[in-house]
Amino acid sequence: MKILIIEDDLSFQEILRSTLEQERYVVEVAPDYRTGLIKLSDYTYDCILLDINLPDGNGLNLLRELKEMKKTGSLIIISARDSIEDKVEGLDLGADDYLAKPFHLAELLSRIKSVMRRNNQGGEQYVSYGNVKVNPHTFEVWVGEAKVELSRKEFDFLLYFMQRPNRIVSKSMLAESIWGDHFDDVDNYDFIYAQIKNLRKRLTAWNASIEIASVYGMGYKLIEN
Amino acid sequence: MKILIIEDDLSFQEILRSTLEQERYVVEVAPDYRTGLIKLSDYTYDCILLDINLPDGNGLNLLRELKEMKKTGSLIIISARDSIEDKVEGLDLGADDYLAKPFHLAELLSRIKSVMRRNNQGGEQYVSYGNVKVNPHTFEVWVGEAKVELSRKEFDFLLYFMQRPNRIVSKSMLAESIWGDHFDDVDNYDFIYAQIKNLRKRLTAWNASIEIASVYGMGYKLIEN
DNA sequence: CTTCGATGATGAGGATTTTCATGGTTTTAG
DNA sequence: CTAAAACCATGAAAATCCTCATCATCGAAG
Repeated sequence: MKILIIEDDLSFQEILRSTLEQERYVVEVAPDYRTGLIKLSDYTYDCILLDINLPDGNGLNLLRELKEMKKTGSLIIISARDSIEDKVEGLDLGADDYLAKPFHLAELLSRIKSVMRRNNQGGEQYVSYGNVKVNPHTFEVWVGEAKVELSRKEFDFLLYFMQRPNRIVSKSMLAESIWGDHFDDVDNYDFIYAQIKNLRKRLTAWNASIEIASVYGMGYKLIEN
Repeated sequence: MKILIIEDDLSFQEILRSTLEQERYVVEVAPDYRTGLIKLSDYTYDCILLDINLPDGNGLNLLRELKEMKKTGSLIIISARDSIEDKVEGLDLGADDYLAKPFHLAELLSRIKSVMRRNNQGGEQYVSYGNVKVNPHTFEVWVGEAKVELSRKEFDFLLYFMQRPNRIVSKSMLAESIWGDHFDDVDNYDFIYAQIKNLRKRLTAWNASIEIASVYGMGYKLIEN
């Protein structure tokens, strides 16, 4: 699940980010209107946390633009002012929920979950890149129209890459995310090499339009070819 | 890691609990002084979150008693009043940190981590039950004086049980905790049966003084024999 | 341009994890 | 008390995962 935080208070942004990442969300941040809009046109997010008061414009405008772009995904408004007008206007413009600062982080987490649950009704959520499509809930994978099979760890790897297309993913990030706490600075990445090898074999066998490129000394990157 | 929350505001207690559980801590709660004291004499916790204002006594007294009991583990004071006197007195009495309400949950989480890290210096932390001792960080296990070997999943199971001695553990809890998100209401518990079987074989081979008892229709329970 | 150290890839083998088929227990209903 | 159903245990086979040894590739220094 991928979440975009649009929030100009950097320390608060950081608190949100670390909390959400601990919840295993994939998080990106934008400090202002402009950056937020760019990210939104480039990527698709499962949920957007939008602060109304931005340095370079009112968040409600961004909401209007989003509507025109016909982007899917949930949106929760975060606002310092608990004004009824803002709330009503925001919800009218298509926001899914409204949260006034200050709030408990647990409250935010439960709102995120409920909003995403609500929006998921009747339409499954997928992660797509190239001709590959992944359903994070059912662990199904399609290449083009054909459903394909892979093992659990292979799925974990693939999903992790699919959620970060075109970005460099370090081996320690992979290890951390796939093996979780069971991983304290190991100096041996053999099992990552092994999994990457297997996943690459799958991708070519499937005729997928994506591949895992090595970035020497840095890690790997999922690219379209 | 096991945490005890002593806090009378039940809704706040609940927020803390869910947050900490999402962080994979094992959480127990006590709504007042008396209950807290009972739990503390029965079990050992890695960290205690103590509210100063309790309905049946001042939390600082509990701190004094704890000191006499020579209990290990970290303690963080939570207080509605941000008074310097309380803070100084609390820290004098051996508290490891002091947090004034309201606070961000992310703040609490980082305090917990830093406090536990600090207290862990020079003395490893173990989970013990019967003649079995487990180090959650290094994944080492001892039975009596002898170090023993087991596989990763067996370790996961053992640790999960060791953190909840004498409590019934359901199969869905086990599945959830060991396989994480990769687990949506599966109707097949064969792999749990298999792991339990292997772990039991280990325990008897080691001459451990503990065993995994079945609780028909409920799950399993780690008991001393 | 060559060499060397560091980094990454690969096939094979062994260990672990999961599934499957079967049989034994416990509970409940009759 | 008996039978049926749900629940649990177990050995063996299959699938997956991780390690090891070896080889290939990359980048920096000379």
